[in-house]
Amino acid sequence: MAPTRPNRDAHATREALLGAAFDEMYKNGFRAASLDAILRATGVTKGALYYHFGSKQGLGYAVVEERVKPLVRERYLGPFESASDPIEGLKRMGRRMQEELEKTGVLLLGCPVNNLVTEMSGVDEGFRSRLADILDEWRDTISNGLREGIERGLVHPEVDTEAIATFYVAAYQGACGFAKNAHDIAPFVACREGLDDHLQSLTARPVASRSP
Amino acid sequence: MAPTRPNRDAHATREALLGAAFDEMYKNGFRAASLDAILRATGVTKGALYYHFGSKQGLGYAVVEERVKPLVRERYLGPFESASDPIEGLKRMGRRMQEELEKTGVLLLGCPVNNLVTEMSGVDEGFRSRLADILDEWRDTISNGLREGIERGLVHPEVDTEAIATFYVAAYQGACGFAKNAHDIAPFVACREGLDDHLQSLTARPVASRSP
DNA sequence: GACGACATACCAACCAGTATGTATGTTCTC
DNA sequence: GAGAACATACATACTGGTTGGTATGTCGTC
Repeated sequence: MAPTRPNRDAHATREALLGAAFDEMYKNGFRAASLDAILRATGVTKGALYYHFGSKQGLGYAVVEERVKPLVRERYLGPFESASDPIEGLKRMGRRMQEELEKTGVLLLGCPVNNLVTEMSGVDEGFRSRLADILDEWRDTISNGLREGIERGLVHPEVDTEAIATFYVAAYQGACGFAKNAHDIAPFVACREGLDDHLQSLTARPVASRSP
Repeated sequence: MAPTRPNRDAHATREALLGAAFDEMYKNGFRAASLDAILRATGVTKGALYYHFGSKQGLGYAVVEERVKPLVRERYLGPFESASDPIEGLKRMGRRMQEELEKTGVLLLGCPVNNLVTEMSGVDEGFRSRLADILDEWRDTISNGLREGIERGLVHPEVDTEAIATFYVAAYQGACGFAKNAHDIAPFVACREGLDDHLQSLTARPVASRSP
């Protein structure tokens, strides 16, 4: 009940609020997220919250920028980029996502990005643009990786890298949603395997060549 | 302001409430849906609403069962089943979905099923099971169509029909979400074309045969 | 006169937001 | 180096509005 944190560390207060707000928004979405719940979780008072973020919307935007975006970068874009070959990188990305979903509780909550996109991007332009940033970066990272793969002779030169990248991001988002609803990771695994299978058609050595 | 409907047609009252509730839930999600807004839209009073549905949750469940489920059946499952060949049926399903997204306003709102799945299936078992019904039926319809296609020599016999069906449903849901966020149908089209391309690998005449 | 189908009025809980107060830290002045 | 002046970082108490839900009353039909 009594706050154990030092009450005068502005940075720590801000970070604590961001953390609790992320949790609350992840569980309940933004609109159903309760500021009082966030304050209860942190032991911070309303005055401090409004001092740091100005409004609930401001807090939401900050969560997207400072928590969700780095999360995607570190968890998915990093591993993809550090792979030796983009096709291996995409497979690794899928496995990484599966690992995440296998953690207890995560399956029920789904993908934070997908959740916020679904809830907010139709009704709040600030959320939409910030989430679009994340999805665009995700897509561009894959697309650039594939283009580099073409240059290095690892990926078939006729591959439309941007279309494939869009396709992969969308498919994984959808797969998360499906698994979330099923309360079962099996649908995700089925999708991931389908995608991994599909990846073979992107390799430089064409299994079947289309007419030129 | 004054209700123009006849006030004594129970069935009509119920249907009007379901319609307005669907619209409100489609726009704002279930939790942010306001009963007062639904009442305002219909000219019905709170007493009538609670007489017919008992609770907001009851109204929500009824919307899923009596509006969302039939919508999916009529809009997507019907056309798929009436196609001469499951691969053609899947292509038609994708085009049908694209037509829908091209209607003004729909792109911003996204897919009603995906919206509710994302919002509710983690926090309300009643919603989850009802939405799972819809997604399962969707998947099974495609899976059965593919299996029949195998029997009729239209689809490659080694195709894992259920996995492919899951993959397709998930990918389309994800594509909707992506396009919704982008405020642009292009990502959906990219995904749809990727999926149509992928469909060629399911045909009975194998372009490349795997090792037996 | 009984029952189905509402209508009206009201309630407690919760919501985001704000006005105001206060303790702490820094900076400037002499 | 002491003390005033000021800004930072909160804390507390409150507000107006909205929420889902309910208790009770009433009208029309069989």
